[in-house]
Amino acid sequence: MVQRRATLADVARLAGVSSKTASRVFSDKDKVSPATIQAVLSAAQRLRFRPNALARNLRHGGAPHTFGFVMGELENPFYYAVAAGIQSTLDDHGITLIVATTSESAEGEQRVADELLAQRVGALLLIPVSDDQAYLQGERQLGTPVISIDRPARNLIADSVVLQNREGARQATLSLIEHGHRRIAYACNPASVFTQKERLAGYHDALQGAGIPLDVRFESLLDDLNRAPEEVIRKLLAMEAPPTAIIAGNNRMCIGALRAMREMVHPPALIGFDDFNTADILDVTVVSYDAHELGRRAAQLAIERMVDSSAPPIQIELPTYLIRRGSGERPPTQ
Amino acid sequence: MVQRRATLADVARLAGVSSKTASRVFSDKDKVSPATIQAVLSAAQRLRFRPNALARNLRHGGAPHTFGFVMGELENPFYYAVAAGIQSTLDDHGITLIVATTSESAEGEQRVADELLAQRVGALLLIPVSDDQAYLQGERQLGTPVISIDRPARNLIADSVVLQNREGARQATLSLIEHGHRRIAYACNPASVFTQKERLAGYHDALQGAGIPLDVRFESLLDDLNRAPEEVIRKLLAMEAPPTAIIAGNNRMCIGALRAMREMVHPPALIGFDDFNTADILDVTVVSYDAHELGRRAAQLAIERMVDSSAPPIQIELPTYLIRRGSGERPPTQ
DNA sequence: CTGTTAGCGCGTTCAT
DNA sequence: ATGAACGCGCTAACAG
Repeated sequence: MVQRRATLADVARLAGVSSKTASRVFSDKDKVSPATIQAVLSAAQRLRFRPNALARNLRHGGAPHTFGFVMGELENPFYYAVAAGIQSTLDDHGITLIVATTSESAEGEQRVADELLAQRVGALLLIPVSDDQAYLQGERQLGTPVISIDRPARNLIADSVVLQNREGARQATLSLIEHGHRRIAYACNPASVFTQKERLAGYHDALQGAGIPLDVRFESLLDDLNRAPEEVIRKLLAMEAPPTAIIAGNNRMCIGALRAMREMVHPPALIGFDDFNTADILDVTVVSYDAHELGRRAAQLAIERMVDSSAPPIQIELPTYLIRRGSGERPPTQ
Repeated sequence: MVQRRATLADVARLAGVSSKTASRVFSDKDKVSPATIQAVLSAAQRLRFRPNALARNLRHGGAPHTFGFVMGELENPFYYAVAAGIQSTLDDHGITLIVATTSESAEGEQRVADELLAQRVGALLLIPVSDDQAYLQGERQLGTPVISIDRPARNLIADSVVLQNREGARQATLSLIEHGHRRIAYACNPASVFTQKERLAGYHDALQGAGIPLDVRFESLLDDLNRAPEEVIRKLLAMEAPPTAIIAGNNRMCIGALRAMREMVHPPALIGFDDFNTADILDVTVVSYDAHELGRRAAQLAIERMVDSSAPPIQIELPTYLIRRGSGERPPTQ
C-alpha cells in the first residue's frame, strides 16, 4: 500500500505544535526549546517525514545552494576530474552539486541545462558540446551565473575556464623539432571543436617558427570520424615519407597511436595531449594539465558571480605542462 | 539590474489569456488553438519565461521523470561506465538523470541521497559506500524505488545489480593454478567492502578446490590503506618464497602492480579485476565485465519498480569474463 | 519561544 | 477552447 507522504503539518499535529514551529526545527533550530525540538524530531521519525525541498525552494524562489553541472561526454575521464574539482570547492561552501549528463548531443545539452535551470539552481557550469549557447542568454541576464569549462561558450556572454591549448601544442611541437624531427603530424578526431582548433594552431605556430612547411598530406586525416583512432595513425605511418613524430590531439587518439605502434621496431616519436592512468608505465610523453584545478576555478568563479553577477565576464586560462617520459624524446628514425 | 523572473501569470497577461491557458501551452498543447499557442509562446520568449519546475513538481507531488544516482568514487572509470549505462536506458524513456557525487564518505552518501529524495526524484540508484542504508528504509516503503549497484544495500530491502565477483575471482585463480602456480596472492585495498570480500572468497574457493593451502603471509597486506598499491605489491614480491602469481582486486591495485613489476626481468603472473583502457596494450589479463550493462539493468529495474513498487526485491548478478592477454598466462618463475 | 496568515508558481478541479 | 478558485508543502512576515 502506498501511504501518503507525511508533511510538516502532519508532524506538527503529532507533536502538538504549529507547523511553523515544526518548520523551525528543520531550519532555525536555535529559536526552539529543546523539548519541542525533541518532540518534533521524534514525530518526524515516526512518520518518516522528509522535508520537501521542492516546496522549500519554491518558497525561497530558487535553490541558491545547489549548482548544476552539465557534462557531455560521459566516458571521458578528464571530465570526471573536472567534476571532482568542482565538487571539492563546492563542498567547502556547503553547496550541493548536481550533475546532469547527456549522451553528447546538442539537444541533449540544452534539454538538461533547461532542466537544471527549471530547478532554479544557483549557478550553471557546463562543458559545451553544442556550438551555440544562446539559449542561456536570458538566464544569465536574470542573474544566474553561467560558467563555461574547457571551451568558451558561443553566442553567450559568460565566464570561462579553459586550457592554454595553443601554447601546450606549440611546446610539444617545439620539443619534437628540437629532437630533430621535421615531419611531424598532428592527429585528432574530431578536429572541429574549439580545443582541437587551438591545439592545431599551436602546432602550426611552432612549425612556422622553425621554418618547416606544413605537409598537407598529414592533415588529410584530421576529423575523419569514420576511422578509428588506431587506423588514422596507421594511415599516417603508411604514407611514403611518413611522419617521424606524431602529436595525438587527445587521449583516445594517443591510445590509438600506442596500439598502432605496438609492434613497430622503430616507432615514431609520440606526444599525447591529456595525461592518463598508465602513461607513466607506457613511457608516454604528454601535454598534461590540472583538470581538478579547472573544476575548482570554475566553481570559485561561479561562487563569486553569485555575489556580484554584474562584473564583466572573464576568461581564465590554465597552463599545460610537457611531461617527458620517453616516447616524445625518440629521435627521427630516418 | 536583477529583474524579477517572469511567471506564467506574467506571460498570460502579456498574451491576453488566463494563466491556465498559458499553462496548457506548456503541457496539454493539444487543447489550445494554434493562434493562442503562438501568442503565448511569443510572450514567453519576450519575457524570457522559463517554467518553474519546482512549482510544477510540487503540484505533481514529485518529479517522477527524474532519477537520482548517488556515485561515491568519482575517480573510478568503472563507475562512469555505469553512469553511462544508466543514462542510455533512461534516455530511451525520457527520464532525466541527475548525479549527486560525494567525496566517498558515509555521511556524504546520506547527505546527497537525502538531497535527491528531498527533490522527490522518481527513483534512486546508488553505489553504496556506507555500510548501512537503513536511512532509506522509509523512502522505499513510501514507494520510491531504490536500486543498489555493484554492492547490495545493507539493512535495507532493495533491488540490486551486482557482479559475479566470487565466480570471477575463482576462475582467475583456477586459471593461474592451471598454469602451474601454487603460490598465488590476492591483493586489494580496501578489502573490507563487499566486492572484495566476495572476490577473496572466490580465490579461497579455487585454492581449496585444488588442495592448495592458504599462505597467510600473503593476506597480511590486505586492506593496508596506508600503503600505496604499488608498495603493497613490492612487499609481496620481497617476501621469501614470494608469490609467483598475483591477482589484483581492482583497477588501482592492478596498475600499481604493473608499476611495481616494470623493471623485473621475470615478473610474476598477473590478473587484474576490472578491465581498463590500455590493458590490451600492456598485455594484461583481466577479469572483465560489462559495466554499461550494470547501469542499464539497474535503470530498467528502477523503471519497472515505478510501475509496481510492491514486487519482491530481486538481485541480478552479471557474469564476468576472463580475458587472457598474456600477463596471466606466464608460468611460475621458480 | 511560539502561533497565524498569506503566498511562492503552477496545475487540478470544476465551470463556462 | 478557455477561465476562476483552490491547494501542493513550506516559510516570511508579523503578531503574541
